[in-house]
Amino acid sequence: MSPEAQETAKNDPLCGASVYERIYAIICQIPPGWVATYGQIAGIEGHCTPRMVGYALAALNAEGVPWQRVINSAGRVSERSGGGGTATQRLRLMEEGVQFSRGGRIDFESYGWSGPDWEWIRMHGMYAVPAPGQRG
DNA sequence: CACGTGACAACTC
DNA sequence: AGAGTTGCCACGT
Repeated sequence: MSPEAQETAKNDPLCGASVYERIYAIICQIPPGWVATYGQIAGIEGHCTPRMVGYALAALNAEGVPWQRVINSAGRVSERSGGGGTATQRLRLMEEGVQFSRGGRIDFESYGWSGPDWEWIRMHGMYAVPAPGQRG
């Protein structure tokens, strides 16, 4: 590891953090009015599966993490064991200006998050992944 | 579009 | 210390 990388790691609060903590940190990077998928978060983290992202969110009991901005690859909010949270999720997204199309789907071409800044990615040793539904 | 299949950290005894 | 339980998915066919 280069000295520069060591310095970066020393300043990284995520260094040594659990997988869940890193997942939460990525989700905190999603700006209001944008959405990301479970697979996208997993790809950015680099060492976990999309399902792990769902597990992490299920275990989440903290304010300050915009969990409502994480949806499934179909562009829909996932049904959960609790059941009631999905309505809250849709409401909070609508309050952020996210439009739901017919059938309760979100258009990735309009609201799909393209990932964190490159320097944030480099700073935390994560990975850049293409946004879902992005035209290229 | 509706299936079946793949794969895993954190928490609690 | 270690086994068991718990959990908001993506992709290919």
